[in-house]
Amino acid sequence: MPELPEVETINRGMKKYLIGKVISKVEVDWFKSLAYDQKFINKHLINARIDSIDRRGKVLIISLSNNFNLLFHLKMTGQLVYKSDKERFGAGHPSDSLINKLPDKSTRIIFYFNDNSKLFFNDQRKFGWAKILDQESLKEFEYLNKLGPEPLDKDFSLKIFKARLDLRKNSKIKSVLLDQSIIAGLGNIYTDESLWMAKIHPLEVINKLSQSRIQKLYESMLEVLNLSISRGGSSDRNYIDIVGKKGTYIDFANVYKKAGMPCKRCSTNIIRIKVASRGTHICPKCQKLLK
DNA sequence: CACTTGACCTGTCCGC
DNA sequence: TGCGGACAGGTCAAGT
Repeated sequence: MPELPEVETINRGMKKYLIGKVISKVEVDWFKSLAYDQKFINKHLINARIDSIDRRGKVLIISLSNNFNLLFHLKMTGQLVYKSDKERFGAGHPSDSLINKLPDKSTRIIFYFNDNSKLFFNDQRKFGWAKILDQESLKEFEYLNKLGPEPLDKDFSLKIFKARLDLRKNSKIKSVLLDQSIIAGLGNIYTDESLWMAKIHPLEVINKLSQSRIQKLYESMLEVLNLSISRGGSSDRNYIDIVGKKGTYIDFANVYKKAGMPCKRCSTNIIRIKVASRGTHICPKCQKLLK
């Protein structure tokens, strides 16, 4: 599931609800989601307080008072949902059916806090993971070390964007945008949306793109990511935020999952093709391969 | 080096 | 209704 805007939405929600909480118990229902023995988990998580929370690419990093860190990658179907015993959502609340039914059959880990609130890690497809890393292992953590820059950082200029793309100038643009080591955080939805907005075919080789096309892509990418964050992300299937709410960006999508619908610019029907073995949505008229 | 495929998993949807 | 296949927001390893 989650790409940058969804993970960022969860990051903000977790900051709001979880800072200062002390973990009192951890239950793991699927070993691979938190692949440590229970003794290790208890030793490093129980009585630890949540000091700060951050996002890097699609990963969430929770810093604990004991100098350990709890990391999450939600992959396709991961959810992190907070449930407080005090603030029950009443009937009719959009979150009601989701939250009050937890834990459910996709719950893989439950974190209990000392005020009786809980954090559920749900993951239908079991691809996601959580990790417990001390400061040293965090610094050496391959996944994070390989990540490219954050596209929404203030320092992430057009110049840097061009330099990142130049690292793979003989490759096709969509594969490169999906490569987390080039730029961190884009996934299938936001690459398709950004490329449509910039009128670039996903199979275009980077070398062939003009400077102005690349600038347009840079601006489109930032616009799409910022809009999505402001809408709480995309709930195409099962993405929900920390309190169980869906994101509404998908209502603004121009191509993603829009095959057969008219392009908003030229009315040509959007089509679905395969790129890097991912379903890819384009307007065949607006996004033509360059000669 | 660039690119594809299969693996990791569960669930839903569509056509027959 | 049942069954098989395609497909799903991500990443990694292995093969061409």
